[in-house]
Amino acid sequence: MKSLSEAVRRGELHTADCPSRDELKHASSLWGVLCLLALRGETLRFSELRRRATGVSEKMLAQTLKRLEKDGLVERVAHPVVPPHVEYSLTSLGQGLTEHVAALADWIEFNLPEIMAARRATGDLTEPVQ
Amino acid sequence: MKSLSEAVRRGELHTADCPSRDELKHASSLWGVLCLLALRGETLRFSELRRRATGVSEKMLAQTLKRLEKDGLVERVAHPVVPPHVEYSLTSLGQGLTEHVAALADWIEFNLPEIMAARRATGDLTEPVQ
DNA sequence: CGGTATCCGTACTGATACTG
DNA sequence: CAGTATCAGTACGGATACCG
Repeated sequence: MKSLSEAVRRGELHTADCPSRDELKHASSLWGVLCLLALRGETLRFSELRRRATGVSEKMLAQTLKRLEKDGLVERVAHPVVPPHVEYSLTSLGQGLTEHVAALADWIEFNLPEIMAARRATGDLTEPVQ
Repeated sequence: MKSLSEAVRRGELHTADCPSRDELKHASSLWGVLCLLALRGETLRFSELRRRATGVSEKMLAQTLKRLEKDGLVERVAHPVVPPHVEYSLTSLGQGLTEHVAALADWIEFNLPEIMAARRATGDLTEPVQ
């Protein structure tokens, strides 16, 4: 099987038979990434998750969790008690993905000084951030 | 310094002193990822890149490349010839990032069957993929 | 507590036209 | 060829309010 990067090279990422791209888009959404990282190694409730992925709105969090659950990356367990209690955790599939996401996130964190330096050197002369 | 995943766990990702998140957002934009993957191991011209990251509009591609260049991940070399000739390639910094992105992309590709199976089992009763 | 429904602004997209 | 500029349509994200 060819790799995704191979597929990119051949321009095969738009066809309907390549759902990798959808999944790539899902996995690379900011909130998706933040949820995965937050759930790494622990089980969290909705509100805890909301605190972890600071800045997420309830709507986006709910939507993101739904998609992650739908993709089999996150498991949702609702306890039918009077104050609702719902717990989210990574499935084994989600754990596998999260390892890669965490590696990427940590790379960014580690190399941030260099990135910031580059940004200062090349960029904002021409244009403000955007 | 602590890792990004650690930071997520402590809910420290919204403060101004944590630009990792911006960078994470950049790096995880679909077009950004596709550009990085396309440039992996080779130098491409604008139009080639456009063909690779199929579906991107000229506007978005230009915008994405600018950001990647500004962050020091992609190098832009313009040859001042009559039919303009511009080449894009990864910087060493960009190569480092792209390795991780590619690892993640390939993981997705490899595990896609399982993801699709999960999606069918849990999800699309409520909503079409979109 | 754990969401859903609604509104609204921004960002993205696609098409087209223009420049060097 | 490699963009930039502009416009109109759409989708996405955020804030608020409300429900079980």
